[in-house]
Amino acid sequence: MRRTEIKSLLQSRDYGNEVLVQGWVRTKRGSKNVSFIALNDGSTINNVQIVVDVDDNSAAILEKVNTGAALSVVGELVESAGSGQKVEVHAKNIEVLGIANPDEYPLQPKKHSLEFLREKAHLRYRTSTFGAIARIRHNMNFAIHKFFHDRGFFNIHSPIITGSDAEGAGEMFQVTTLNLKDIPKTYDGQVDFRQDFFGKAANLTVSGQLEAELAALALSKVYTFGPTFRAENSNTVRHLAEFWMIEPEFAFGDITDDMNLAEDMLKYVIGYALEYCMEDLSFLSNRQAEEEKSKKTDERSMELIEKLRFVLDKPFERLTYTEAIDILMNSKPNKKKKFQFVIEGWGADLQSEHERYLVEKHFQKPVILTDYPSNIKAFYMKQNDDGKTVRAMDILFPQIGEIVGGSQREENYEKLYNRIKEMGIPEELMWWYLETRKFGTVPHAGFGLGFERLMLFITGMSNIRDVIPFPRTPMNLEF
RNA sequence: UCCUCCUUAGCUCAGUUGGUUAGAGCACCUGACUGUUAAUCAGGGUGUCCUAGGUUCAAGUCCUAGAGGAGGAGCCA
Repeated sequence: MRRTEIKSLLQSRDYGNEVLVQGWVRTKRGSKNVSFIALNDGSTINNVQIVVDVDDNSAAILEKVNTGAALSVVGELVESAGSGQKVEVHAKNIEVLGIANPDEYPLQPKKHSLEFLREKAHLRYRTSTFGAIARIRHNMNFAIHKFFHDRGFFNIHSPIITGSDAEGAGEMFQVTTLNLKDIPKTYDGQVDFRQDFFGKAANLTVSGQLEAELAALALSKVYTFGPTFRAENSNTVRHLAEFWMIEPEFAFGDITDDMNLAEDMLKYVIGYALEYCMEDLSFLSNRQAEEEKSKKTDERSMELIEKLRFVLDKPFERLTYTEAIDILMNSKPNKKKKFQFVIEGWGADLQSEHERYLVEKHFQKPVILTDYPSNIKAFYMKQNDDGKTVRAMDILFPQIGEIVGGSQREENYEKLYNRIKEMGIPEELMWWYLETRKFGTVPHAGFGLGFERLMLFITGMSNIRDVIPFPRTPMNLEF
């Protein structure tokens, strides 16, 4: 007999049919004559109710039916006599596939703290919250591929191991097969990487952008969506040492096309979540509302689904860095010196508190900032004619801050070469990148979107460690 | 890396100016209940108060150090 997934079982109205359901027990409750088991198989957030008539035979089995146990149930699909559900399964035979000793099984039919569940990462998939997040994560993953595919972008697998340490996006993890107890040295005492696996120093990638640019300068429209590694000692709710990044890159376009693409993409995936993940979103919305009951009224955030619709409906606010500085200079918190870092003038790097003021207080919607001072941005960004700004664009979201960072790229060989020299980047590592500007260079642009930061926004979760199954952060590699 | 806070039962947490026997809800065990919805009702406490020192007649409570966790900042996606 073939297993019916609970998702389709709950939609079925074929009363009287014999069905096979398999899943894990969420709760068991009941009285002398009848027992009710809430069974979940992960296909949906909803459980199916198994009804068991208690007799000598079933009583022995029911003793082994505790929260967390795995069951295989054959029974009749019936219209529910109770009020909480439309259908239920009247059990004829229950087999306990795997017991879960209640004295040892840590998950209970109650609310656990997210901190506790992080320490039980191997079991937290079995909770409603993490099941919902996992299903949404899959759907967002799929929606991103669909968005780009439908628009003619090709997915590029950029390398995970890189020989370049000039990607310029942060500290890198080293990759080596050298014996760390006996590291070969050169005559002048340096590590002799010629004896290493690749014959040179190797690292995990911090960005697939440079390779994506190479592809875009042949295929016109590409994107990468892969793991990314940063060895920064960051201990925050929005940083991971291993995360997933989406990096589209396209030729024959400029910074405005870049902004349009990013805004379209964010709205597309948010719309996709609203269309296909409503049950999971509703659960997370209730969860968030419950969590925020303890907060003061003015500190509570907007209801999750309302927030998603709100972002979908409004155009993002677009302004230049220079305009943003003007707004911040004239803002109340700046004048009253309420900011920890008071803005003194043009050229200041914007801190989290400034970005949040713009997004959450001043505009109250997502903001795209462009044309930053060149000295606070990466070497590859296109230099403006004013000689002091570059065509960068950052998209700032409420609570999360920077969710997208992108730019039009410098396509002029001389300008790019000079910038590399100025910033002290070893040009021998960048020869292949520079050559693309020598041979058939064209205007092009792209951006990076942190997948987990998108997940934070869509799920309303507040800690990035809860939107990736097995988070890698400093001093944390248990699972 | 810097700053702040937290660590008490399996889980979530309370524990007053230091005071005698360590508290609640849930989970678990026993029983009741003719269909429950995190079922309900009655009974049962299952504890290295994070660890190691110290102050004190007396430490869950105060001090020092360490471990673990969380939040904020920086770096950024």
